[in-house]
Amino acid sequence: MAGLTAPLLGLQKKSLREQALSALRTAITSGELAPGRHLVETELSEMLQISRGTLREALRQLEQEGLLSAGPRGRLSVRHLDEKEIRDIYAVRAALESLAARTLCELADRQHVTESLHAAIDAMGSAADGTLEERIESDLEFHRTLCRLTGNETLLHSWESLEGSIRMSIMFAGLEKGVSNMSVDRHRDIVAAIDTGDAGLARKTILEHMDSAAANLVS
Amino acid sequence: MAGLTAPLLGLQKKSLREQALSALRTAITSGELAPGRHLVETELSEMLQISRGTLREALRQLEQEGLLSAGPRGRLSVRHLDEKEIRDIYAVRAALESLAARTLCELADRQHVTESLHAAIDAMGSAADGTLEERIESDLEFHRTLCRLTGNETLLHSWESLEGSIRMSIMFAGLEKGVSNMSVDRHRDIVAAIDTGDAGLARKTILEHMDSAAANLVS
DNA sequence: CGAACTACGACTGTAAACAGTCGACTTATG
DNA sequence: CATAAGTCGACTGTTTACAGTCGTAGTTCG
Repeated sequence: MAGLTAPLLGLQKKSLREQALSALRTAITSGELAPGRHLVETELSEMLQISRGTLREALRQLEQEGLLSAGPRGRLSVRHLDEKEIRDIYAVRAALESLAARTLCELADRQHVTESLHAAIDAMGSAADGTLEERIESDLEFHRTLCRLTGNETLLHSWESLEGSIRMSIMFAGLEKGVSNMSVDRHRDIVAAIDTGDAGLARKTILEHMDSAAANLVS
Repeated sequence: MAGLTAPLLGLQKKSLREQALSALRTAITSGELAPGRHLVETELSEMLQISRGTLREALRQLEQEGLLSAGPRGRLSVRHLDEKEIRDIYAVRAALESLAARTLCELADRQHVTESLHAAIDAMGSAADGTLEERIESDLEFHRTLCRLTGNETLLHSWESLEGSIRMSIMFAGLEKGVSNMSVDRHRDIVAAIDTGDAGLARKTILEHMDSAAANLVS
C-alpha cells in the first residue's frame, strides 16, 4: 500500500477530496486495496495525509459508486464481486452502451461522431502493444467516448458511475481475461456499425461485444 | 421552507446524515428548494440542526445523484433541468427499465415475479383516487419494483441513482403532466407483456411507455 | 468623475477534538 | 470450570474551530 502514502502532495489543482477520491479509486481498482479489506478511517486519513472529515466525503462517493460496501456500524470494506454480480454489471453496462450506440446513429452531426470515434480507435491502436493496464485504459476511454459523444450527460454520468464496478470486474477476473476481447478489430466493428447509421445493427453489435466481454470475464 | 426546519428530531433510527439526505432530497424533488437556488452550507446546517461536516457528506451524495450542480469554488445549487435533459434522463431510464423487462422475461422463478407485479398493480389501483403525490409515489414504486425483481442489484442501484432526476423531471414539467400517463391500465399492459415471457414484446412495451411519458413531460 | 486600491464579509476547504457504541479480553463468582 | 459482569480499546458519528479565497462596497487619488 506504499502507493497510497501521501500521493496527494504537489498538484494542488483539485481539492483534497477529489485527490483522495482518485487515489482511493485507483488503489481499489488496481487491487492495492484488496476486495473484502476493511477500511479504517483514521488509518486512511493518515496515509493520505488528510483529515477524516475530508476523507469521509470521498468515501461516501466511493460507496455510492459501488466500490465500497457498508457493514454494521458503518464499517466500510472493499466490495467483493462474485460472478453473478459481474454479469449483472455488464448487463447494465450493455444497456447503457447500446443506448449510446442507438443515439449516435440518430444524431444530426454524424460527421463529428465518426471522426472522434476513428480517433479513439487510432488511440487504441497505439496502445495495442502497451502494457495490460494501458490497453484497458484505452478500451475504457473508447467506451466512455461512445457515451460522451451522444451529448447525453445523464448517460455519460451513469456510465461513469458504473466505471469503477467495471474496473473491479476486470480486476477480479484477472487482467489477462479482461483484455482478451479488447482487440482493436472488435472495436472497429462497433464504429463501422455506427457509421452505417443503422441503429438496430449498432445496438446488436454492442450487445454482442458486451456479451462476449462478460463471458470472457466469468468463464 | 418551513418543512425543512428540524424535521430530523424523533425517528433516530438512521444516522443524521441519512436523515439529512432524505430531508434534502424531498425538499428538492418537492420544489421546496427551487431549481437554481444556491445552497449555503451554514444555512442548511442550521435549518436541519446538524453540523456542516455531516451535512457535507449528504450534499456529496446528492451531487452525485444529479440533484445538485457545483459552480465555481464549490458553490452548490439545485440543478435546473431543461427539456433536452429531461428527454436524456428518460432515455437512460428507458434503457434501464427495458433491461429490467427483458431480464424478468428470462427469469427462472416467473411465478414470484408475476405475483409481485400484480400486487404492485393493485397498490396502484388503491392510490388511483389519491392525491397527485400519492399517484406519483405508487407509479415510481411500481417501476422500482420492476428493477428490484430482476435480482440485479446493480440495475436497481442505477435506477435509484436516477430516481431523483426522474422526480425532478416530473416536478419541472408540472405534476399534472407528470401523472398523465400513470394510469393503472398502462401499467397492466407492461405486466401483461412480461407475463407472456416474450422479452422483445416486454422491451417494446416499456420503451413505448417511457417514450410517451417523456413526451408528456416536455410537450 | 472615474479608476484603482483596500478593508470587510460571506462561504467553502480542512483540520482537530469530543462522544457514543460495540467487541474483546479480563476478572470475579457460582 | 463455566458463566456473567466489568473494563479497556478501537472505530465511527458528530460537532466545533480555524484557514483561505473571492466578491463587494467603500475610499482615496488621479
